[in-house]
Amino acid sequence: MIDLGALQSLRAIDEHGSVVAAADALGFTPSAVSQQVKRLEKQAGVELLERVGRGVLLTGAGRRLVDDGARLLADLERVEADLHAYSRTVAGHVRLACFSTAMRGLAAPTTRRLLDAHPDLRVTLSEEEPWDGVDLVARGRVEVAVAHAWGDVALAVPEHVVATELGRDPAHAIVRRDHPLAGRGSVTAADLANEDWVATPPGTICRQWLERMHDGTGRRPRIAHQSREFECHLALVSAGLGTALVPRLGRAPLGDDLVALGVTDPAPTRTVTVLHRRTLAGSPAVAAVVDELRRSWAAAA
Amino acid sequence: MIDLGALQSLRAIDEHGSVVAAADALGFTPSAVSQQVKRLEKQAGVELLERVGRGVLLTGAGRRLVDDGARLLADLERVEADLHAYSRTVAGHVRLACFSTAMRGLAAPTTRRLLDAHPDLRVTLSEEEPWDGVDLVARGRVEVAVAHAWGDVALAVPEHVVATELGRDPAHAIVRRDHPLAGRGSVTAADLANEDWVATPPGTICRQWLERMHDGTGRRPRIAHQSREFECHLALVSAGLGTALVPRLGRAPLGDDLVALGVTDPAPTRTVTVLHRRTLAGSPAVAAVVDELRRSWAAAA
DNA sequence: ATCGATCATGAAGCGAACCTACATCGTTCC
DNA sequence: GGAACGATGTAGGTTCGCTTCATGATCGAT
Repeated sequence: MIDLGALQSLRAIDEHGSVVAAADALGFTPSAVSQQVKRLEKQAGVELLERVGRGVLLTGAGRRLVDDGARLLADLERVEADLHAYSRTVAGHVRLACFSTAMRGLAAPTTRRLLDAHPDLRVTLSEEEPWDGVDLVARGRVEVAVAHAWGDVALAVPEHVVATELGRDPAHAIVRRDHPLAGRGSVTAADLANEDWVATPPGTICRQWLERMHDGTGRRPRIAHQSREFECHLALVSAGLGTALVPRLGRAPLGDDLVALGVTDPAPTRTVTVLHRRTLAGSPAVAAVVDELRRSWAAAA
Repeated sequence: MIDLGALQSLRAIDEHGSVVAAADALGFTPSAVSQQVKRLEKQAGVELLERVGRGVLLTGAGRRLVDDGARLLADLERVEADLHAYSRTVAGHVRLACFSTAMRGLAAPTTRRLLDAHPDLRVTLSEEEPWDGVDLVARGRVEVAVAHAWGDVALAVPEHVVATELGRDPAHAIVRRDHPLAGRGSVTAADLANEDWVATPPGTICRQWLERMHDGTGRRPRIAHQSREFECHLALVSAGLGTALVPRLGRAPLGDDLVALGVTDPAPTRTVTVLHRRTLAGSPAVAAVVDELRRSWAAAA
C-alpha cells in the first residue's frame, strides 16, 4: 500500500522545487526525504524523480501520482475533520430496522422528513421480524430498531441497550358494516368468542395475541383464513369471510363497508419502543432519528 | 494524520465482527490490532470501539470513520492501480505552453481533438513568450512547449530536453489590393525597402526579424505604427496605413481588400518546434500531445 | 453454580523500519 | 578552477510496532 508520508514528501518536492526545500518544510533532513521517495519508487515499481542539473524534477508518473495523491490527502483531512465534528453534526449513516407495520405507518414518513432536514444524513431501512429488533441493535447490526411487545410485558433488553417507549398501539376488530356488532363503539373479547377469524400464520406475534384474547373464554379462536398481510385481512373481511384483528399502526384506510371496533377485557394493545445502544445516545444522527420517530408518533396520536 | 493501516484494521473488525477474526484475516495477532485501534483513538481523540459482552462493537464515530474510510481506501487502491497503468494509458494532466499565434492556429484545435479522443486526459494551455518555452520545459513547469526560432538558427536546448521540428512557418508581407506590388506572387526583401511598416514593439522576435530583413538593403525599416496584435496589423494595413509582416500560423482570414505576398532573399520563416523532457517520451499522454500537434501541423500544411 | 473456552487488552521484549549525521559525487556560479 | 549547492548513499541509533505472555471479563455447558 502507498505510504502517505512519502506521498506528502513527494508533493512537497513538487511544491517547493527541491529535496532540500521539501525537507525543510517538513522538518526532515534531505536524506530522509530522498529515502522516502526511493522507497516509494521501489514499491510502485516506477521512477518518480529524475535528476536534472543539480536538482530533481518529477517524472510523468511522479506528476501523475502527485496530482492524484493531492486529492487523496485532501480527502483524508476532510475525513479527519468530519470525525472531530462528529459529535456536533447530524450526518453519516443510520441503519433503522422496523417491523412491517411500523415501516409503513411510522418509519417511511419519518425518514422522508429526516432526509429533508439533514442533507448529510443517510438512513437505511430494513424490515425485520419484531423479535429480532433487540438483537440487531445489541449486536451492532443496526443503529436503531423499532420493536413492539404485546400488552404489559416489558421488552427484555441487555444493559447496554436503551429502550424508549413511543406509546401503545391498539388492535381493532375489523368487521363489515352489516355485522351484528358493527353498531357498538367497542366490544369485549367475550363478545368476539364466536367469530370466524382471519389471522396471521401460527407463531407470529399477532396470532399469539389473538389466542391470548380467547384465554378468558375457555375456547380457541376459530381460524377460518390466514394471511401474512393485513391488507389481505381487510379484503377478506370485506368479502364477508370473517373478522380480523388489525393493529392501528400502518393500517390502510378502511373502505366504507368496514368498521373498526375497539376491544377491551383484555385490550389487545402493543407497546412500541425505539431501541439503540446506550453509547450511541451521544451521536447526533441517532438522536435525530429517535427524536423524529417520537415526534411522528406524537403527531399521529 | 490518520494511519491507514489502523483504518484497515478497524474496517476488518467491522467486517469480521471481532478483533480476533480481524487479526486472523490481516495476519496479525489480536493484540496488534487492538493496539492499532487504541493508537487511532488516541490521535483522533474519539472512542472508536466499545466493549460489549466479550466482544467489541463500533461506536458511532467508529462507524462513521469506517464508512468514510472505506471510500478513502478504495481511492488509494485506484490511484495505485492507475500508477501501474501509467505507462499504458493516455491520461493525467499535461501542461502545454505556446506562443500566441501557435495557441490560436495550432494548439486550440489540437487540444479540442485530444480531449475528444482521450476522456481521461487533461490539457492546460498557457500562452508564454516563445523564448520562455525551452526554460519552462527544462525546469519542469510545463510538460510540453511549442516554441519557434527564426530562420535557420537551431533552438538551443539542454541535454535532457528533446526538440521535435514541426516545420517552417513563413511570414507574408500583407498589402492592400491596390498596392503596386499586389499583383506579384512574391517579392524580395529589397522590393520592400521603402515600405511604411506596421510592426510589433521593439524587442519582440517579429520586430527583430523585420530589421534583419533590411540588413541587405543598407537601411533600417521605417516603422510607421506598432501593435502587439497581428489582428490590429491587418486592420492598419486595410486602412492604408502601411505594410505588415505577418506569420502564416494563426493568421486570421484576410479580407477581400488584402493580399499576402511571399517574401524571399531572405525568406522570413521561422522553425516551429515541440519541446518536452526526454524522460517524458515514455509518457503516453505527452506522446499523444506531441503526435497530435505533428498531425495537426501536417494537415494544415 | 462452576469450570473451561473465548475474547479483548495490558506489559515486556525484540526486531525492523526510519530518521540523523556524515561523506561523496555531480553541477553551477563566480 | 574553486567554492557553494543539491541529491543521495552509508552507518548508526532511536523509535515505533508487532509478538509473546499474562490478566480480566464474559458466555456456555456440564
